[in-house]
Amino acid sequence: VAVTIRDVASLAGVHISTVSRTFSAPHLVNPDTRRRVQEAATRLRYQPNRAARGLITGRTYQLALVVADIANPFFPPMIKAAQSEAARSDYAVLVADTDESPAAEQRLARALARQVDGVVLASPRTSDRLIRQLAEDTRLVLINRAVAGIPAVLMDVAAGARAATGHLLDLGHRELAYVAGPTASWVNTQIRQAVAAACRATGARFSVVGPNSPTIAGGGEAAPRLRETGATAAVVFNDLVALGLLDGLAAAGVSVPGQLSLISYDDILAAAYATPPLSTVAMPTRLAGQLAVETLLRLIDGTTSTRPRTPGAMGDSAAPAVTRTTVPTELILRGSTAPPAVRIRRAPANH
Amino acid sequence: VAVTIRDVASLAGVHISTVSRTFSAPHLVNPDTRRRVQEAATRLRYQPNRAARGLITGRTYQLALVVADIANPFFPPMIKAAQSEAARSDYAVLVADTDESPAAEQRLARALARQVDGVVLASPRTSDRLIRQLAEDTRLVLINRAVAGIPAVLMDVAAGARAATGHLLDLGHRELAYVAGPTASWVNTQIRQAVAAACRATGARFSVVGPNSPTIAGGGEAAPRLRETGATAAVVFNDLVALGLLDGLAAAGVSVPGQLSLISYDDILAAAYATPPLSTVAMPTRLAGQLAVETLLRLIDGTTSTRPRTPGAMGDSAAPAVTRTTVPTELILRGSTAPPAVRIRRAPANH
DNA sequence: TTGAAAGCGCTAACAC
DNA sequence: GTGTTAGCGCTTTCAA
Repeated sequence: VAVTIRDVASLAGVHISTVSRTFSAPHLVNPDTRRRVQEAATRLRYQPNRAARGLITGRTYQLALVVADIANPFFPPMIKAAQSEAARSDYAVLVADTDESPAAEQRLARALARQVDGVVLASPRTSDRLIRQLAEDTRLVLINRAVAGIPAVLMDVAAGARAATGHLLDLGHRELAYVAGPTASWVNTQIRQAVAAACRATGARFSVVGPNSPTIAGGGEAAPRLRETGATAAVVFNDLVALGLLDGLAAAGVSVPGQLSLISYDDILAAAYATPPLSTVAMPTRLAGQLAVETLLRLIDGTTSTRPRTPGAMGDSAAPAVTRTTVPTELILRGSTAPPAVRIRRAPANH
Repeated sequence: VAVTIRDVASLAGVHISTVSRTFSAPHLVNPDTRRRVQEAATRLRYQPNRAARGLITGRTYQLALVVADIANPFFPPMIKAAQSEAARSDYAVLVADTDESPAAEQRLARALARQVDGVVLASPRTSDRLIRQLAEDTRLVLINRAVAGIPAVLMDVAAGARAATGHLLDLGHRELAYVAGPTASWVNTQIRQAVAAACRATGARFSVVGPNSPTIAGGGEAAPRLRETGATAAVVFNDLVALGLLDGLAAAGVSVPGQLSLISYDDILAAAYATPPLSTVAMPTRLAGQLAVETLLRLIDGTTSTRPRTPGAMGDSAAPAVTRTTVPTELILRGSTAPPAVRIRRAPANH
């Protein structure tokens, strides 16, 4: 099964280095010879062993993509786009799932860092310090996390939050809440701050419910706590949480958007089919995945092999500009928002 | 950045082979020495280079998982489970997306085959011949495809189809249709045949609409053709198609389940939130992903390294039994099925 | 228990 | 334009 460069060489009647050249620098080999070699290679179904090649070139032609939860509908389009962009440059992508665990994230990223040419860390949950440390081990691009000195693709969630809050305010709401996601999430912080700022600017009341697990179950648990805030409208960390909220609220007899308006994030498929259909801030996950890989690939290309470059050779240039791209989000209005109803304040049931 | 076995060796004051042993066969090295080596390794943050190791052991500790469409909600749970099962054995997973293209599937699988220890082909769209050929290049496990001599994990979609059709028949339907998916899909054939057989056995009328793209758009296009069949109930290739059908039908003023009952496949999240909520055959994608990797890993372990084994050494044993596992599906009844209404047959609009 | 040496499959100077 | 040689980082006989 294992056909090597040597088999091809002997079949084609040339030296192995000629075979090697035929594949890695075809222009350096005589067209006739090249043809002969290629014929032999095809006949033998030869494909260069990438591990062997990588050992010497220092390139594995592999990328790693580390995400919090593959099964969360937020990620698959991103994974797909990343994979597709990588494939265009003949790169394969290793996908790792951290299960929302910071420890797993750190462990996986570290382990992967050594066996790939670069890693994309999507929505990381570890500390800036650990991320910076990781960046010393490998070429690193972040998605939805800003760390000084590290290239990143950021989604403009704050703009989304301003649009969402603005819409709610325009509708006449004066008591808002933010139903939060995981504390370690950059997106979570961005949304919370933007919503809080918008409320502060207009004198609306603002409260936070959470942190919550970024899942339907998390939303279910948040539902009673959201009601307790007395808010008439809420911005929600993501659609999954909003879906859980919808279930919990319906079970408690609270109508959406009649008594409570909701705007969440992500625009997953189910959001459009929920009852009511969820107004949501669509996230450019495809674009982000593509750009992250693009950035990473550029980083890899730009690096002078594995050898240390002679320091100061070109004079001390300024610190290289770190690519930080921000991609736009979009508020999609559906059926989960309406003007506030007359507020009904009930006494807590158990007191 | 690149710390090698040599760095560790010199720091620990031993030969590189001792360092190697410390990592790959610790019991062969003196506890004291081992400790010294480990200390040095930790201090240097040394991790063995897998590519180099693989070059000699013939193991990459990588698996490839080839799917038709990462963004199709059917696959992510499978990918997640596969990745998680692989991680338990310290394997990484390369995920490739074929975009439903048989050509891409073949190309990707072939390319990946050489750089990993084994590949899982999920819902393949290529011919048996090509798949068998691929199996000669690598260790291969199929999901939802039966090819003689190749290990596979199959979901019992036929049983699901019988349950679905039985339910529809019990409700009183006598004119059924199957809204098909891609022709090259094994699942598609299984469902079609099972539904057809059930109809034949009871004398119900049966027709097929399709093939269709396994997407919402595909369902939208199928909607008018489904109406033309005069069926009062349909089994649908997957939830995505059913969702598209729902849109198309609603636009045409056809009520579900009032005028038309629907049962689809997969049980994606959006199915539960659709209006009406879709009755569907849940697919054990997690389990399948896990089992496929388990099977593959066993296959890899069982192979006597890369060297050819001495033939007939143990006497000619019978051809090794090929693992074929079938995992159960489950019919989930929600709101998209009801007894048939009085049938309204309209004359075709354009004649 | 450890060291020495060969070599996995390939690329990259360098010579011819 | 092609062959020679060295060697990437590691494992694995084989001796000591």
